[in-house]
Amino acid sequence: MIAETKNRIVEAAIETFNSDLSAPLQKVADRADVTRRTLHRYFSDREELVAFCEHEMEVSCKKAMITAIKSSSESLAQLENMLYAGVDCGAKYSFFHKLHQREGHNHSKSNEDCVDYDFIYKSFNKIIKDLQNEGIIRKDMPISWIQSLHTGIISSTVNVKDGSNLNIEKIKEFAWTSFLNGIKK
Amino acid sequence: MIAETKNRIVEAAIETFNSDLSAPLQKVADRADVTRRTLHRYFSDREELVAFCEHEMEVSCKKAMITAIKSSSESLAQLENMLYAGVDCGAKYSFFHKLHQREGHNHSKSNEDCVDYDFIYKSFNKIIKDLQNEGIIRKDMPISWIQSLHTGIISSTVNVKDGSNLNIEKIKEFAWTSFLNGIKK
DNA sequence: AATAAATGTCTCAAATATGTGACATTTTAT
DNA sequence: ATAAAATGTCACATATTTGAGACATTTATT
Repeated sequence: MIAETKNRIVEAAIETFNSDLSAPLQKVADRADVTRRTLHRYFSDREELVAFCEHEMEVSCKKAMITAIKSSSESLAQLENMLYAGVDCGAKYSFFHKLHQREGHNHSKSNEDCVDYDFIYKSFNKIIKDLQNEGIIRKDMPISWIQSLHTGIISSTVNVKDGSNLNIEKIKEFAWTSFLNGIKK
Repeated sequence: MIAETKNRIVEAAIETFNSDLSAPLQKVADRADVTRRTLHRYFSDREELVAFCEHEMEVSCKKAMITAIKSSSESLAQLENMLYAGVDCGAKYSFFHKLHQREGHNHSKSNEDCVDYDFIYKSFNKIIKDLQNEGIIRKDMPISWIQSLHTGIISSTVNVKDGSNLNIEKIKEFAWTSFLNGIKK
């Protein structure tokens, strides 16, 4: 199927570029189990592929995060679901973050993708502040640390998921337990 | 100074390759503030540079970790110092891990570097098991998760260190607090 | 100041990566 | 079973990266 193949290429590209941005397209093609020629039928050049990946990540992560936020009116449940959403997005989520924090990135209000990023970022901050005010989360930890811990635990979880035979749902529980205990009062 | 330049190239290479293994050598040279020609005077080709980086990471991380382990006879203090050691090693530590876990890597007892990696890995496992038996750390979390959380928190800490104005010693304390509370009973 | 050591500049050949045309083979849909 | 769509194979031109020689310039040492 055409959409299926395109999707596989994009997934392979995100996983590959996440740890190796300059990787030759042959590596992406191999990972997607297609020929380099086929890859070029979907994306005329590297730039187009990267751009599509970025957009795909934005859309996908934004959707998952917003679903997580709207899943409940309880801050704690929202936070938990945001963690799971990050894990489910896998490599997309770390690459998504990298792109918005890398040196060359010009973060601006006018860039539509940055608006989404800001929305998620601000929602996260609000949730943390609320939980701090409710006396659930420690007030001595800066939000920047909690934010960083959140993404760090997400990538840990994704790594374990890919490299061990543990049950994914169990790992997610451990991740949430470790994260919450790591920041709660 | 010659040793100084070589060192700068290696540090630049580690930082660059950590997030972009296939990055052109020009990027490494730029980051090290030397010409590509100079880089090639120290390392005849890419392979040699990567090999030297690997060795440098092994030596450096191994040294820091062993110092941490020998810093105390208390398991808890050892664990704490291993976390700080990882943070101090920075990009070296994450790259060090990546190299030993990547697909192509043929991990063998005969490879001297792998022996060191195994030593650290086994020491870490022993510390965790001891703390579990002492009733300090939860027994329901698999060591693979704890191991992964450890490296995840180290990279979170390195990220915050590079991207915020928070005091590094304070961040390290938060990291240790979050890590310990995340796994303790 | 003279010398040696280190680095930079410019150049170039070889290797690798990129993008595409032409056509064969396989897969999918009718 | 056939036509259409998708993918693979091979070939090729172009672009980029790589590694090194020759010599100029800068930096350190005495």
